[in-house]
Amino acid sequence: MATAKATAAEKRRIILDAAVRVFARQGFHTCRVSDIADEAGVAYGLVYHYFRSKDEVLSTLFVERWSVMTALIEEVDQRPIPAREKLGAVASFIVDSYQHDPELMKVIIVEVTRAANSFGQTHLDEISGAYARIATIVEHGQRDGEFRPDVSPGFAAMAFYGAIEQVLTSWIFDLLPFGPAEAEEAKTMVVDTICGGLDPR
Amino acid sequence: MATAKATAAEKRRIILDAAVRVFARQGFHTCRVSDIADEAGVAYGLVYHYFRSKDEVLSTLFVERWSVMTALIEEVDQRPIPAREKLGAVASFIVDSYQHDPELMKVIIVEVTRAANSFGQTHLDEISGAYARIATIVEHGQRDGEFRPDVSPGFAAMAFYGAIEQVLTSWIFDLLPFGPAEAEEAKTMVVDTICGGLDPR
DNA sequence: CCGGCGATTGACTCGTCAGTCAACGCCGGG
DNA sequence: CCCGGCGTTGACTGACGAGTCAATCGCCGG
Repeated sequence: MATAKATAAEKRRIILDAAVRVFARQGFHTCRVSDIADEAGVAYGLVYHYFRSKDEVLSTLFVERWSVMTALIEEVDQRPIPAREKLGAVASFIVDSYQHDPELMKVIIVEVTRAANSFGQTHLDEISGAYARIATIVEHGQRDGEFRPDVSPGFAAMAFYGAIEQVLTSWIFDLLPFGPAEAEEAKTMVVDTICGGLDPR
Repeated sequence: MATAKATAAEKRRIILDAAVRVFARQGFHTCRVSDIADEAGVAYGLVYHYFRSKDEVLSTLFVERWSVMTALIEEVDQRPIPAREKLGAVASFIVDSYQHDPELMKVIIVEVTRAANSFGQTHLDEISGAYARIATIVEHGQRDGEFRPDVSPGFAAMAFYGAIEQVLTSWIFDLLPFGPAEAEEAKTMVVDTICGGLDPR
């Protein structure tokens, strides 16, 4: 029984991992459910044994990862460090995530975050929740006199997140070269750039 | 004959304008070609008299607008003004475009620019061309000693464009309030923020 | 060794649209 | 007044793919 349940959870995982590869390669809308099943090496119908719909597969992948990021942002804000370093930690986490699993990040960014009209619509709350937490970091930075008080935290959060996401997107679509060196450069660049504009004069 | 041709061009325009409204309201993938025809008040088949496919309708809208922006960026770079003001002019143009025709900008951003996996794929060259021109502005700023020389122009361009696009996206999906005041705030904020980080110390 | 139940299979159904096409009407010229 | 062609119509087709379901498999407890 325990073995069976473990196997069941593993099968589910196998399907999810296969879905990441297929979504990354072909895109969510363009791929067929049978592509996921083939990639996972299971029968078509089994996908529907573990998930209610094709949407739910993508949904699961997104929620799994996004909740980790949201939690991290919140935790980072609690640390007793300068706001600038907090943003640095968030930027590092996102860039590291891409280094660790580019395909998963591609799927989340391209199919969910940047697709707010189609699929992302259903997760707008979670997405904007993360933005709001970044805004909170900025707000705390302003409260503590580390950032200029006259910039709207909401705008700053969007600029910060947008800058990172666009850099990842440019890697995803080979518009900029990617490697460990570029990853490190990006981390410091984004933080320097955004914080440089937020620093009090 | 002249009248007839004018009418033909007008009909084409009517269909394009209707398509903007439909794409903005329902999204490109979710809407039917018959929705466009209905919105335009013409028969289904007429859409195919003026356009080869549903894709070509969106393509036309995108190219019409994007080419204007690309040309503007290039022209701005020729002006004898500080690099910071050049970026300001670009930011203003984009924000003004949104103020002037939010539906069209929504379609271009949501369905093309941010959909590089599906539709945007076919226009990657045009999209990245605009990024490259922004990078050139940064490069010239560095050459003239107005910007720090140690930031990759490609990265800076992505951060700059990404910041603006994310702000527009947040307006599009009601994550941040939008109005004339916010539009002005956004222009100066984005430029201050990005340039603040690019300014030599 | 047997009965039963959850896991697994994949052929099939069913709805949805993009794109086609044959027919029609309006207008201008002969 | 008739003819020809372009602009226009909308019913139809063909392809495609998500989701269903009845049948089969294989493991486990009795």
